[in-house]
Amino acid sequence: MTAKRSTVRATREDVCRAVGVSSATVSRALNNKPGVGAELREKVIASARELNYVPQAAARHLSRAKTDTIGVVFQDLNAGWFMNIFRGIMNRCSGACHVLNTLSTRAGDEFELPHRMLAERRVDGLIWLDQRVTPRMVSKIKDLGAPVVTIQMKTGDRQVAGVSIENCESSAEAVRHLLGLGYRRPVIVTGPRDNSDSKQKWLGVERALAELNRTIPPADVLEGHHMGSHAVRVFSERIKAGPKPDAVFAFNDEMAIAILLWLREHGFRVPGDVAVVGFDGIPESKNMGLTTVETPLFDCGVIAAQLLLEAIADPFREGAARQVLLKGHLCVRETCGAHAVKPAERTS
Amino acid sequence: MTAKRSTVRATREDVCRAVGVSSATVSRALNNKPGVGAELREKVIASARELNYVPQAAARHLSRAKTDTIGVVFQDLNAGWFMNIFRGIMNRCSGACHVLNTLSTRAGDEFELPHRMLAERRVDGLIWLDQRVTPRMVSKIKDLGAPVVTIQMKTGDRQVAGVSIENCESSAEAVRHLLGLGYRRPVIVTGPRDNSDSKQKWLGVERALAELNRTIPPADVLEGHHMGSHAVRVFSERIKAGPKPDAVFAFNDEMAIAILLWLREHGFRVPGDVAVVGFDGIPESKNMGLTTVETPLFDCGVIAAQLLLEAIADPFREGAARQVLLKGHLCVRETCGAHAVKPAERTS
DNA sequence: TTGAAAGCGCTAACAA
DNA sequence: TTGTTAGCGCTTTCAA
Repeated sequence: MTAKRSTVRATREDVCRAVGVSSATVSRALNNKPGVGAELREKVIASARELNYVPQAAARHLSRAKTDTIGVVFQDLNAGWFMNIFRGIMNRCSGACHVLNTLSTRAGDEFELPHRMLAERRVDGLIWLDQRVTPRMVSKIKDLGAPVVTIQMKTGDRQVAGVSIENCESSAEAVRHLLGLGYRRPVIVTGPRDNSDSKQKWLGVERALAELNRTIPPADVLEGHHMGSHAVRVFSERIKAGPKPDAVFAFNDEMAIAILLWLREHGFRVPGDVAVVGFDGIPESKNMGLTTVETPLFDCGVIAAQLLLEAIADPFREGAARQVLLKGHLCVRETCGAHAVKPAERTS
Repeated sequence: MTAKRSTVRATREDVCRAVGVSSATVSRALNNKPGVGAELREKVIASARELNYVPQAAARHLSRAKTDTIGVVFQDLNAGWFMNIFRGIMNRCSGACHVLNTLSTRAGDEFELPHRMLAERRVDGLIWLDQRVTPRMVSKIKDLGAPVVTIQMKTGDRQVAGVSIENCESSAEAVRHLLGLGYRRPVIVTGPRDNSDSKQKWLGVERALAELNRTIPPADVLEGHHMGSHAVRVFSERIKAGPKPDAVFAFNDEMAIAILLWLREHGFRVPGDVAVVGFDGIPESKNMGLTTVETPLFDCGVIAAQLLLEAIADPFREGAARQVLLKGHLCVRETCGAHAVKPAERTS
């Protein structure tokens, strides 16, 4: 009744023989292309199943000049940040395409790896996430002719699609919140001076200050490196040097949490003595009760994948190089003191 | 002097013409194969560079029957667990091969996706991470003839390479520590009853109890689902129902942290009233000061990739299907009370 | 509706 | 050392 079920892979030739048709017909049947009789198609599909035949990807790629694969280039495998974007990407791609993943941590790789992926035609397009990238790199990659979607990257190139988290207004919101709660002497821990995200966040700080007619002394603006350990160093120095601040706004959660832990370790109550607000909304922020600006990283990934798939499907479509900006929103938790009992009511 | 730098991709034909050699020579030169004069090789390489020529992956795959790509199949994108293994894998693969990533969250995918990856010959081998997998699936995948390395998976098949975290002794160590600190009434929050990791951890619990001639009443053994929310539910019910425990050992950090937060929220001091110990060593555990069994997930990824690359390089090598077991180690932090000041010395 | 045959771009065996 | 050529396994015209 049933033909022998081979555990080894059958070749396409086997299917042709079994059904008594040509390779072209098998191709048409298996790829759901028109030009095959309905019953014949059924027979081919059944036979392929039976014989355990699966077409080889490499041969299809070569012939179709398409890989059904997108590349994802990450600068870094930082748990909080990366994971959520990645989840978004995988979520959108699942069932739609494969995902070839690459890490461009080392200097030099930031250009080399995405370039090779595309030049070797391993992928039909790229999601590119790297802060170190220059307009010149972007332009060279663009010349490869494959669609690219950047994430959180200032390419300065309106022809390259990009999705980013909005920094300025989100940051302003955090500052408004802090000042609105009555804090008088907030310290700001920024990112690196030349980091564009950080610059935008600072613009937001200035905007909020201007609205409320306030200023911050330069000594209360500390340059961080987006890393907890460094943030603690500059912050603790500031504490020792100057008048006690009553709040901190750090430009990312990693720094905020490190400072939060340092404060508690050194006998400061948070938010009682010093309020802390972060930026990003990494998973840890929830456990720590950190008030922070939650950024829609998952959506970021979904949308990037969506834009890329659209561009691959039709490179000339309207708005193939769209720029998407996603707003963060303030997530009020414990460390800003908005929910806190008043000092007098505290159990010492 | 310099030939015109084309921004568009050149074909191999261009290189052949430019240097005045055949396609075979270009192939040999570019792939570092013997049989080309040194200066000619230089000229080919220079010309390829100049013309911006990059060989196409698909054609190489087809011709060599090799993809220089490994597949990684994950059941889920859980931040703590997954990330570290993934980092280990990427770390080892960087420069050695590409990584095709797939998520097999949906039921049915756990077999379908790895099977397709291999059957379509998209990858030369697979790192497979999925708890739902059955011996039958393993055997069918094995029949595809490509090397597979499983992570934390009980295949029951000594012919399939695997790397796992040792659960039993690591778990025993945690219990010994807790009992050694003098806790009298520990509650155990296990994983799902049919989960093999959980079973092994339980064996460790029993081992430690036996050594110390102790027992735990059945009511103090709670079945968790490895999820924080569920763990909190069963634990809080246990608190209301029975005599107050003085310690909790949860079979993963997610549950431990959820319980820890719940305890503090409900006025229990940790470790003053109830000590908490977890298992895994996810990043959050550090911030929470959670005493836990740290598992070498990063190494797990590195070793899995290493085993796979070896097996791909030489499928018949000695020990191509090696089983590697990595021991966890107890990381003592605050929540177990080992470092705690005595109750009398506490500031209320 | 079906088949024959020409590529897709590369590698490797065989000749020179 | 170098070139010629036959595949690798698929898709896709073009004919029948």
